[in-house]
Amino acid sequence: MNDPQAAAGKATGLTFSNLDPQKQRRVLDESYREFAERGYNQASINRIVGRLDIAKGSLFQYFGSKEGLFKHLFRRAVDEIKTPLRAIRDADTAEAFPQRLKRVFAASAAFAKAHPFLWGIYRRMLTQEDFPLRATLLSEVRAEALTFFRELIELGQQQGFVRAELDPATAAFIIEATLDRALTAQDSPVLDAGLGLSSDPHTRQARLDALAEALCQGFSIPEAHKGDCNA
Amino acid sequence: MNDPQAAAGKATGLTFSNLDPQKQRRVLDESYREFAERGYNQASINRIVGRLDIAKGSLFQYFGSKEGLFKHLFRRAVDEIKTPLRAIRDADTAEAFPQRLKRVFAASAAFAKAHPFLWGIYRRMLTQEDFPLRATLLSEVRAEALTFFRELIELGQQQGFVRAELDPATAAFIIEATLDRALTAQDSPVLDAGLGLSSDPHTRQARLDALAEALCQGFSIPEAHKGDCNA
DNA sequence: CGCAGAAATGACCGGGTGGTCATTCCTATG
DNA sequence: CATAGGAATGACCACCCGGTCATTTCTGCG
Repeated sequence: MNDPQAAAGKATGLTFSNLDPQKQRRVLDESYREFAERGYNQASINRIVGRLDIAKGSLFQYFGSKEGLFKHLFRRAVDEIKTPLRAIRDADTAEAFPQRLKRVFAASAAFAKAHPFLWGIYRRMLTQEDFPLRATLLSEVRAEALTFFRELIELGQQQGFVRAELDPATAAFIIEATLDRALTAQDSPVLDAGLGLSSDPHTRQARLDALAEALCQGFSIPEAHKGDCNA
Repeated sequence: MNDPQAAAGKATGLTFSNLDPQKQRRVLDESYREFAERGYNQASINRIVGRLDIAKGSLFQYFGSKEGLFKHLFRRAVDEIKTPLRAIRDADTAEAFPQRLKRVFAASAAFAKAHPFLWGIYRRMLTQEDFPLRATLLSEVRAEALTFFRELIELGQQQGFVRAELDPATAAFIIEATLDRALTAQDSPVLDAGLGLSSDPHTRQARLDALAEALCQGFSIPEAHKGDCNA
């Protein structure tokens, strides 16, 4: 009769997937938006069902709880996103360090612009401790990002572009911090502080390039590759 | 009779300042802590008065509203903090660029550790749009920080330590981003990602130095000052 | 048509929130 | 001691929250 195990978990497990796919999308999109705009705690189930014009009970029948909804949403998003992100990462592996760095910067910025809700949730997760799955997900994502940048630096060192005495982990940290800040600034004028990252796409692109260039020149072996960074 | 203007504003204006200074401190400290730990929206007046063991009505008599309390708190904190921060900034102006950069990194980290509540609120403000005064305060603070780093770079260029073709604004952005990330990581293991910034003070200090060094070497004129950065 | 099972509904619940205010308490002064 | 005025109180308010569930509506099949 009573099954305490089932309290937080599957609920029905089927209802939602039986729905008209178009309705599924609408529900997912609207919930997404709410979490991205308000964060986990400030997000309101009432507001979501209000905008969707469905009964509150339905949402709970689909996902069991607020946390269930969020987890479903996020797991799905992460899966959907993994492929394109890996594509960015693994593109042009053979390319020289400076070009690759710039490309990664540009692609990341484009990605953040293209998936504002996912990016919004990620950004909120970074500084708002109360998200479900925060620890798990964040350490996964960040570890992957830092590993990627570290490998990029190491490859640059093998190619002879990057100074050999530079600690890859330290450099990766700096790159990641700069990129993250730049992406954050591009949709938040307050953080931009006059650099121009949040203005029109043209200037934004230029500023982003300048950042990648400055980093690249900073890490480069000066005598060997003068001027290679602004190719 | 009715004065809509007075709704959000001064309330009594005097009650709180008439209080026993010791009680004033207790009230301020506890409120501080609540906002720092939970952010503005999640902070609870009920919890504050509960911990202080005073009546809820009293808090509202002192500050008029939750927003009033927060504003009072923050204005006061900013004032209290300005002096020591300027001191860090203006110390050893004559010192060479690498040493100055390291010193600023170390001092900032120490400051964040020494004022965890203020630092917590600032960090939350960066990514949680719903704080009162957010726009005003944030742009003020960030502008000041970026200006400081820009001037530091420019001075470094005059001293001949920093490459002349480096754009000061871009470099300042990178420095600020790195420093901010490092300070954030030092009390949040999830963000550290194996670098060691959130472990014991010794390693933390070493990692922080490594970051400053890497930045410094990146910006330096290579031939002229080899090795100057790890003085 | 009848009917079964899935899906949808929204009134309702307990609890927490920021905020109010009539009342009581405290203390300093005449 | 009486009293005036500031300080303290906590019951109370309207509102919103996440969550429940008995009931109704829909839909497809025999």
